Amino acid sequence: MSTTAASLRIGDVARLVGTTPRTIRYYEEKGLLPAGAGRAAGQHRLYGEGDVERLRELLRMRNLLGVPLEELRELVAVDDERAMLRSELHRTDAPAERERILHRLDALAERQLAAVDRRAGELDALRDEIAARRARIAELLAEPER
Amino acid sequence: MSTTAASLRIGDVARLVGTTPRTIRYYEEKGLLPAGAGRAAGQHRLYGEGDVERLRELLRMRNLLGVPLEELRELVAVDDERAMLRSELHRTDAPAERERILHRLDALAERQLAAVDRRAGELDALRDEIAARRARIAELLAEPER
DNA sequence: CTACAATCTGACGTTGACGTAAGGATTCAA
DNA sequence: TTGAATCCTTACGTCAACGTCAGATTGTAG
Repeated sequence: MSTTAASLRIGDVARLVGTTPRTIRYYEEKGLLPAGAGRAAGQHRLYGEGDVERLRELLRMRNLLGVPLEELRELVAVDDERAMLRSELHRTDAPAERERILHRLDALAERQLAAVDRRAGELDALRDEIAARRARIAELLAEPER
Repeated sequence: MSTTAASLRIGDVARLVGTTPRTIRYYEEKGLLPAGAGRAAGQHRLYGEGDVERLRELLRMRNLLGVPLEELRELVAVDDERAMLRSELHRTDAPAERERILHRLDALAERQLAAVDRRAGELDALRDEIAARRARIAELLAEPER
């Protein structure tokens, strides 16, 4: 049922996303990555393209938002619910049901957007302040007189 | 020579900026805040409005950029040089000197801008992605057919 | 002057996010 | 089947960024 075969090992994945095996195991331990359900203790972990994407998103958000992993987990929990709802959406044709799901999806996206948007706005403000300073300096350089 | 009298104590400052005395001492220890030059060991620290502003900027950048304090120190070192150059700028009328200083100021601002700008751009991209998802959901909600 | 809150300087404790090392098991190519 | 490379689990180590505690000291309202 997976889109891509799970044929990558932890070291490969680590190289692909630019991190270390230890970090991947740690994220699994903390519930940020699925625990690879059908895998007996001692066996090697196997990953697919989807897992790689997931991990990329995690690292990206960690870098951009700088939030603790705990908080990060909640954000991706939103993603998980999104995936669930989307597959649910594909299995139904009932219009009322579809609308209900879509509204829920929208609410989730809105929540995530709010978290990111606020940060982005603040950063933009900071950037603008610095840019304004540069502009003033450029002005002073342009007119050598008082 | 200070714009405002240094009459605030560490607890007051902490409340003003929303942090703790311990953090303020820690930042001083790490060279992010001046060590209050004329103060014998054991005496209470005293702060002015300028110090409060400085600390606010520090916390703001820490939150927005999520960089380690070490890196943060370099960023504010830029601010310090900026302050120095500005006062230098006020003390001279020699056009060549003024131009030299202004160019240096511009270089500093550019460096700071680069650091912030990249982050801001990435965050904007993330925000746009989420916003696009919302837009698609809205579309689906609008047209009940298909 | 006194009482009391706030601050001081060490120094040790804590938490998150991994790094590192040990001893053994798994994979896979040859 | 036999290595060599990689991986497994367990457990201790580390580093930044503070928290917390103790005992002494300082600032200030009454």
